[in-house]
Parts: sequence; C-alpha cells; structure tokens
Amino acid sequence: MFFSKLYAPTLREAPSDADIISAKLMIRSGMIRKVASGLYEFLPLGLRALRKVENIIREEMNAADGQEVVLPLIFPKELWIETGRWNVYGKELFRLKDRKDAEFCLAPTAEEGVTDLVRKDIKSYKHLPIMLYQFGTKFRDEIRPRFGIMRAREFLMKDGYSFHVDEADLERYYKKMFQAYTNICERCGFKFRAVEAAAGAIGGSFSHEFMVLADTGEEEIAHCECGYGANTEKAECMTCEPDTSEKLEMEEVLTPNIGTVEEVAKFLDISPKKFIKTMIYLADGQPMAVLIRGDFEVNEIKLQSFLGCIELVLADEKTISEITGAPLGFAGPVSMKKKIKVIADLSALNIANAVTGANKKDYHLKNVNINRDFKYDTAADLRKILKDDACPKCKNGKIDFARGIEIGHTFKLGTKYSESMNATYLDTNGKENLIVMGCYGIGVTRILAATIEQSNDENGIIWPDNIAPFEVIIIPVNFADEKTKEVTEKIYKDLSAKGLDVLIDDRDERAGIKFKDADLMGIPYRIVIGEKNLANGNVEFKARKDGKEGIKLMKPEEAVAEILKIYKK
RNA sequence: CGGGGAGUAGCGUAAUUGGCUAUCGCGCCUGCUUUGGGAGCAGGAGGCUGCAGGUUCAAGUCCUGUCUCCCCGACCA
Repeated sequence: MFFSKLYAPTLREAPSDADIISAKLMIRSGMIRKVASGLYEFLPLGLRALRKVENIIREEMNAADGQEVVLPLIFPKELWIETGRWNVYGKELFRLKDRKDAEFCLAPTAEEGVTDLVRKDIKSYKHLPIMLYQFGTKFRDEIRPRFGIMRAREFLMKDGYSFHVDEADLERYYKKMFQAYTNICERCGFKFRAVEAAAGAIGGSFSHEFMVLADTGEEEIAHCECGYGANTEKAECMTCEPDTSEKLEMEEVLTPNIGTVEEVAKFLDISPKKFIKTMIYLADGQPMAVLIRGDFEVNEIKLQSFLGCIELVLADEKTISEITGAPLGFAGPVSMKKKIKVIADLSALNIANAVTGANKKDYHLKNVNINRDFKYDTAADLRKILKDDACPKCKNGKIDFARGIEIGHTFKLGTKYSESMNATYLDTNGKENLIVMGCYGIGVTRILAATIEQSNDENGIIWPDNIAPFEVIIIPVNFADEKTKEVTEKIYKDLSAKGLDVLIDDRDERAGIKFKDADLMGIPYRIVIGEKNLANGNVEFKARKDGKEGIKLMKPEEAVAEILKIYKK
C-alpha cells in the first residue's frame, strides 16, 4: 500500500472535544472521525486495526468450538416482551417502528435473538452443547457517551452464547471461555485482570469482567494480594464484629438543625461507627428503608439486584417527611410514621447502643438496639467496599483499589432466558428440560481504544505487533531516486509475500513529516531508506517502541529477516 | 433528566464599550528555493460566525427561542 493513496488524513492538533488520549490519537492518526455524540466513522486505518482484533477473537472463539453466525441488528418487540427486557432495558434501548407501525429495537445485545434461533432447532440433548457467536454492531442509547469509541452509542461487539444440558456442563464450558478470554487479552498485550462482577441488565447468577488496567478506566476494581478481584459494584463486604456491650436504655437527644451523621457524631462526640444511618429509597416507586452503619455507604447496584427492581432512586424530601414524619436528616428505624419495608445492611446488625434519627425534627435517639427497639424485614450485604477492608476471600488481606476498562464480560445465565422464552430439549429419558445458557461479550472497538490507552507516548500510538493496521512502514527518504525505489520495492515484495501489511511512504514530503506520521500511526517497525546509507548497502531499522536510540543499520535483507523472525513467518 | 460551560474555514483560534472588507497559525492549491525529525519565500482557494426570530443606523458581539457539543452526578461491552 502506498501512503499517497491511503485515506488517512492526519492532524497536528486534536479536535477540542476529544476527551481522552486514545480518542485524540485515533482522530489525529486518521483512524476515525466523529459524526455525532457517540457515533464514529472508521477510516481505512482504523478498520484495519479493528479487523486484526476481530481476527484474534475469532481464532479464539473457533478454537473453543464456537460457530460464527450473523443475527439481525433489528429485532421485533415481541421477543423482548417475552423476556421482559422491552421494559427493563429502558431508555438505553433504541426503538423504532416500521411502515406498518410495528415496533422494533436496535439490538444492544442478542440473548433474545439467539435463544429464539436455538429454540426452533435444538430439540435434543444430542445437539448440545453448542456455542454460537457473532460480530455485530450493537446499539445503546447511552446516557452520556464519552471517551471516543470507548463508550459510544454504536459499537462493535463479539457476543457469544452457549447452550448446555445442565449447570455442570455450563460450568465446564465457562472455564473454557474464561481461558479463551484470557488468551485474547494476552494476545492483545494487555495488563489485565479478570474480576467478579455484577450481571446488570444481562442477568444470570455469576459473571466475570475482563478489565484492562488503566488509570483512565471508568471501572473501579477491589483486589487483594491473595488474587481476589471484583468490581466494586459487586465486591462482597465482610461482616463486622458484634458489639456485646450491655444494652443501655434508649433516650432521646436534642440535635438542633444537625442532620448529617458527621455533624451529629461531632455534636454528641460519638463515633459514626455507632450510628445506624437510615436511607429512604424508591424502588420502582415503592418506598423502602435501608439501614447501614454511619460511616458506610449504600452500594445501589447491590441493593437493586437484591430487590430485583428496575428503577432505584433516593427518595425526595417530601416523600421522606411523609414516611418518617420528620425532615431529611432525622430518619430512623424506631417508630416511623408509615410502615415500609426495612432492609438492614449486615453492618447495621452488630451495633449495640446505636445512634439513629428520631423521626422527629431536631431529635436523635441514643442507645438504640436492634430487635429490642425496632425490627427489620431482611438483612443483606448492601454496602460499598472500602480501601483497607478485609478481603472477603482470604479474610486476612486488605482490599486495595485499581481502575480498569471493562473490555469483556462473561456470564453464567443459567435458565433466565430459556425459561422466559421456553427453550427446552429432551434428555435421554425423553423428558423435557430447560436449556442452560452462558453468554460471553467482548467489546471489539473498546479493545482498540484500550490498547491505545495503555500503549502510547508523546509522539503517538505504539501498536502491539499483532493489532497494528500495518506491521511495517518503509520510508524512502527520496522515492524519486532509482536505487532507493528499487530497494524499497524489493523489501516490500519480500515482506508482503509473507502476508505482512506493509506501507510505503512514497509521498513527496520531507523526511521529518514522514517520521512524525509513522510515529503518530504507531506502526511497529520502520525501515528508512536513505541515499547516504544505501551507498554502503545499508538501511535503517527501528521498532516504534524503541525511540530514536533504537535505530540500527543493516542490509535490506537483514531487516527483512529481522521482521520475519519477529512475526514468525 | 438535573446542574455548569461552549458553538467563528478541515483542525486549533482572535475580534475593545455593538462599528469599517471577520484575525492568526496549521492543513489545502500554484510556483520557486529547500530536502534525515512537522522547511522558507511569493501567490491563492476556502466562512450564511450552529439555526430561527428580535433589538439597533449598525449584531460574531445584546435579548428570546431552538439545536448541537463538552464537563460533573444515575447505565454498560
């Protein structure tokens, strides 16, 4: 490929609305262009890199017995009604109507589609297990698209779905997929971590997220030296030691205009750890209370999944005063004005002689004891994990945090979809059973962004060898020179013949511009052919990651051999 | 959706209290000179100042509406 023919308009400056390094570099290097918020055009250079990632994933999926299919991008409403997700998915689901006013959605994921396909054809245990996967554009009307293609409204995802006779077989296959995902991350050159995660709108019993470690990542990972890792949304919290002090008599104390735990704690000179904080939530419109230790925060993701509700918001002040009988800041579990469901976080259970709101303006209660002074409906782990918390796995280690980019997510779905969509098979006894499912998603476009996020310098992108849009760039300093041209073409032929993607910068530009563009585009290996070196029979060879100091002089055939060796061709 | 900021050429930007033909750099085109880390000179093309109204002798600038984009909080590959 000649650079002069390549549609790769590079920019010296990034558009002012590009927010992270990967987005800036992708735009500057001519990989992508922005059309609207969260919508991007892929130019040849961007598409080449995308296809490389796609092929790595494809190879791993095929190696794990996956079979590639293509499902539609548009699905009829009826399938989504069957699983209930027409409503659950909410505003994030792009919806549209056809000319007959029939309703459809643009697929944000394809559990419905693939389950519908399989239930029509898979009727016997003899046909199981099977794994189907596809590469398809996914649509999600994100509340706030940002970070270039990292969180776009339209993106390329590989989604795979496996079907099994029982949980045990799913478990076996899930491990295989887990390994395939690990392989993909390794082949992409990621520093990554697979962590336990919350399943969100996809559902199922258990899931893992594959996180690329990066400070710019949107996700927060709680991890321990023992190897434990979880998304903080999911990370289990250890229970606190029970306080066995003698139970004192409950009393009311005046706390004028002091509502927050911090202020009241200071005013009464009692540690926030002795407080039971009462949060009033609206779960799908139904008011309910969550009790939690004063110095902890409610993890709303945990709460939402515990309740199984679609919408969860903190109650407004009006609702709070209607329910508790007091303004915001004085809610407590003892004698609330209205009876509502009360859920206690595990942290609230073991506090003796606690401080709570009195459900009365300007008053709190001291020496409140659970089961004596108030009752609760259920208890669960509902709090946010904190740095230095005890590790839930090894119990001894301390939790630390790291940031990550979620590039893949694997789920054990179980029978969630087969049940609602009635996907069954006949077992060896002729008995009908629900098919057990797994689901495996990986963001192809996001991998591209994550790669750049993790591998760049002040001059531009530094592609890993196997994702680069071109593996080699040949820069003839003066392409008009006959000898230079001859050597350039020879190297190009030798490398191309082995299946490598090679770019020749044939432009009539100064050497500096060619070097800058090559660096910006991040092409891993560069061969510079200049007349002076050529007089001695040499060309220059340099790896992008090495910088100027890494330049080596060698014979053209040696440079070719070096590259073929690196690519094992 | 709530709160904060911004829309001027492909990109980055300037324009005093409202005032003359809307500024500059990069990029683009032509020519000459250059030619190993974003060259120099000369010439040139490119704008409905987001859009629609309004105020005014006069609007990029002020007012109203609207759209878009970005940032901060709730979603997810």
